[in-house]
Amino acid sequence: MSEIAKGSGVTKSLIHHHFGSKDALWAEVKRRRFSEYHAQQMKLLSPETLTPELMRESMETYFRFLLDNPATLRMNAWMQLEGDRDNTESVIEMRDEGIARIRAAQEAGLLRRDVEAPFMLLTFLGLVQAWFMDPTMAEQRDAGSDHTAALAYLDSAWKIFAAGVSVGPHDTTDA
Amino acid sequence: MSEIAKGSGVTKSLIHHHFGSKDALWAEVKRRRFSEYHAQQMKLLSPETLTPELMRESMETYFRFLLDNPATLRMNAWMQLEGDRDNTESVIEMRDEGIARIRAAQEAGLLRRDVEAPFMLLTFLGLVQAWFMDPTMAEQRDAGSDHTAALAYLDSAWKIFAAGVSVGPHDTTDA
DNA sequence: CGAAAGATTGACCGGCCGGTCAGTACGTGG
DNA sequence: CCACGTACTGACCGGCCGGTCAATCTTTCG
Repeated sequence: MSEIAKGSGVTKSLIHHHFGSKDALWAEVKRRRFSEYHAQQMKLLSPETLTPELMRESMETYFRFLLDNPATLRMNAWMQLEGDRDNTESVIEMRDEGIARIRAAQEAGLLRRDVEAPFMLLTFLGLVQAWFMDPTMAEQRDAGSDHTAALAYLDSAWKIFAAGVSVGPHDTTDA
Repeated sequence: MSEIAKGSGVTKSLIHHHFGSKDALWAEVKRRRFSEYHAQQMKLLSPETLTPELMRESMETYFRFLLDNPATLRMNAWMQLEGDRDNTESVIEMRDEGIARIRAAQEAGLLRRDVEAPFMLLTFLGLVQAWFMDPTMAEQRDAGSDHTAALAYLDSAWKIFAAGVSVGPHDTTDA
């Protein structure tokens, strides 16, 4: 608190006066950050037909958002560690939207049908987030704006995802 | 500290006497947990030839380890949030081992060559960890030992990964 | 202008928390 | 048995941290 106050050039008391309590301040920060995140995600999932090109674009948009908003990334990780249930509705809304889009693409024959849509969504998210979970990348991530390595990873992740979810001669029995 | 003491049935002073400080206790916890993790990972990467069956088995072993050791999972997430650099050497060792195995498989023609090995490792890890990052799964994850949904996810993730990294008619130029 | 409402401050408080310390119980070797 | 090292305890401390409060400065508006 004192630190935040000093950093903001105001007094602790003022912060308290304005927000009520530390928890309330924290909740407000979460609310704001999360609404950005939510908006960006829902924009990704605008109701166009999900073509491979759009999926690639979605992946890149999401990836770049995380690159550009490390604080949001941190906050989400933190909230999950703490078991924070605020914003749960928004999370579910985003999730359901993504699942619906994937299902539609499956029915249109654009994505393999032998993987359940919720799981496919998880793999999509996991592939993007994988970059940010690698501890060995932490330094170069935090430092500066050179995202060449990151974008090279994104390219690889997309290649694997695209090949992984395409309909094709999979030896698994289809649903 | 008081809580840990009460939980362990000893006094705060004894803990301090034994470990020196709170940080030292924490470091010890990290050391022990991490060594389990490290051992399990290195066992995964024993120097057998990396066949698809072995990769599937590796994925499942890793996945089950995370299922069975949620505390380790939490600790890793925490350490990354805090930027904790302890155990960095071990992380790098595990990473390099995995990369070497993937490279060998690429050279043996078992994995596509147009994705760099470090990135392929990240996708592998990301796909497994994706399950544990989904906030909507948190409740059922924490509760009880019913892992059927988890194993169903694993199956899906493997399908996508297997199809994604296999050599085949990819339209991308190969390296 | 002048009063009411709001912004902003500094001084202060009480509890928590990591840590210290003097002292006690206990086991073990001479 | 005794001396000594070691496990172990309870009481206490000092700083931090979230929070309160009375007082002052600023703005707004009748």
